[in-house]
Amino acid sequence: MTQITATTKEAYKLIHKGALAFGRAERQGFRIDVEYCQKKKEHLSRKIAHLQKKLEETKLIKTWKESIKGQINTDSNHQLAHVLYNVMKITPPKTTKSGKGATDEDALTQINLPGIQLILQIRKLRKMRDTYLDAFLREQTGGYIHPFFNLHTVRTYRSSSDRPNFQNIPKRDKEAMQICRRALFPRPGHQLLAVDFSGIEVMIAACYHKDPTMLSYLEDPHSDMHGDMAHQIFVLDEYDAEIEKAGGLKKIPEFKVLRNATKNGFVFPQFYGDYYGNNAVSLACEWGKLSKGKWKKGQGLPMPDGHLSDHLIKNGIKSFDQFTEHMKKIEEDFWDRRFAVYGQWRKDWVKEYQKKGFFDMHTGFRCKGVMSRNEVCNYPIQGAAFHCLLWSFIEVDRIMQEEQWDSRLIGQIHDEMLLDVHPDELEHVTRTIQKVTCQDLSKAWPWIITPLEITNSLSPVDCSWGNMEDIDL
DNA sequence: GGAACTCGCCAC
DNA sequence: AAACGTGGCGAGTTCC
Repeated sequence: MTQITATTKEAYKLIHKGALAFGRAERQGFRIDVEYCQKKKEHLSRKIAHLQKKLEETKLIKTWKESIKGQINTDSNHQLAHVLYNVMKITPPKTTKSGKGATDEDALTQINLPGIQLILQIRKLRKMRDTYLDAFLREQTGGYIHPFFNLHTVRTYRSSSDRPNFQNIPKRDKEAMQICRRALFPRPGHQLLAVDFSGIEVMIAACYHKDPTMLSYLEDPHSDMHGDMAHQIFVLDEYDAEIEKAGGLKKIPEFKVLRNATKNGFVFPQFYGDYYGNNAVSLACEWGKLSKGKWKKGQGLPMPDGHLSDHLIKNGIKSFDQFTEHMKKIEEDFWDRRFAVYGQWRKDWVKEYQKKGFFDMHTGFRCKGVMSRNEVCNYPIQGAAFHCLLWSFIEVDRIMQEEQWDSRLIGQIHDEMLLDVHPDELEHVTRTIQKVTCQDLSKAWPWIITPLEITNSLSPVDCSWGNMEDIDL
């Protein structure tokens, strides 16, 4: 097991002060609409029962009943895998870690039998009801939940949260987000304010490797790393005039999708230690909507003048295998040329760890024990990035008490802090946090050589966490 | 009857 | 040579 220790007095203090600041947020709690949770739970239960009834009428369930002794359970993935892969003899689209046929969303979508969609819909609704609304009701007392924030559980010296977990409430799926976050409110007459660091892990990584190309990307607000990578991966040279005219890749909807795919299917996975093989599947199949075989014309995502397959074929990439080869070259170029200093840092950092048996974070924590290459490269970044939030949280908490704010810190999600603010204090609170996060922190920790930026989002007075809107200050 | 496991899925 | 980092948690299942 990896052991982590504070090697500096400052690191030791950070944890102690952090525990106290989190304790105050825990005691404060997050106001919850109990009646809404109960009503929504019943509503979801009715919906689930309805879908269950429809599921009962499918051929899949008929086969299921014939092949299972005793009571069938449509919530059992074990039984589902048996029916699909043993009885119906379908080839599993993918396997689980332990080598059995997978029944996750990705696998089931590829099978796409009548009834499969119903199972997936039921899963989503059950997740909302059982993992979130149920937990809120179970944990609430006096109309408030008091999520815990732990500083002693995570290998990288991040935090975790439980009872209930405040750090995994739905956000990306808009329907699930609304249903779950609609349960949580500021105190009467107050607003919710969320402040998060923009790209903090990339910023902190650069404080270790100091790659000049990366530093200029981070310092120049007009540069666009993901856009440049999308341009290279999808060979967009022929559109240069068009992109120039639009004022950037992001301004053309078709290319914005490719940029997003690049960011989430190549750049970030590469930073975490992924390789071109997985990237190729993610980019071509999941994002690009292309097949794993030879490509035909008119397939995949739309382009300004046709489809993705047309464009790639024209540029000599005619199949998934050729795209994989292409991605191999992109990866080499990424680490050996574009970010050569970053690439060398990773090699040196691992070598140094192998020699010493430990490494130190910028924030004064030492990690020792047996770790993989990816762990050795990721931990110091993930840990120190969270410590930026922790330091800021402690400082905001201190000022909040000293100035006797009515506003309160109520939680934190790794790179974001959440406050329940009085409207009259909003401007002062946001200014204070801006100063703490973007100025004071960098002064306190001179190893931070990248600009730190935050974004704010706000709910209207008396509106729920499902109503956050970005604000400029 | 509870501990420990697998699987799936939510967040950063 | 290998191949995505960190968590919590619910349900089902298996082990003791």
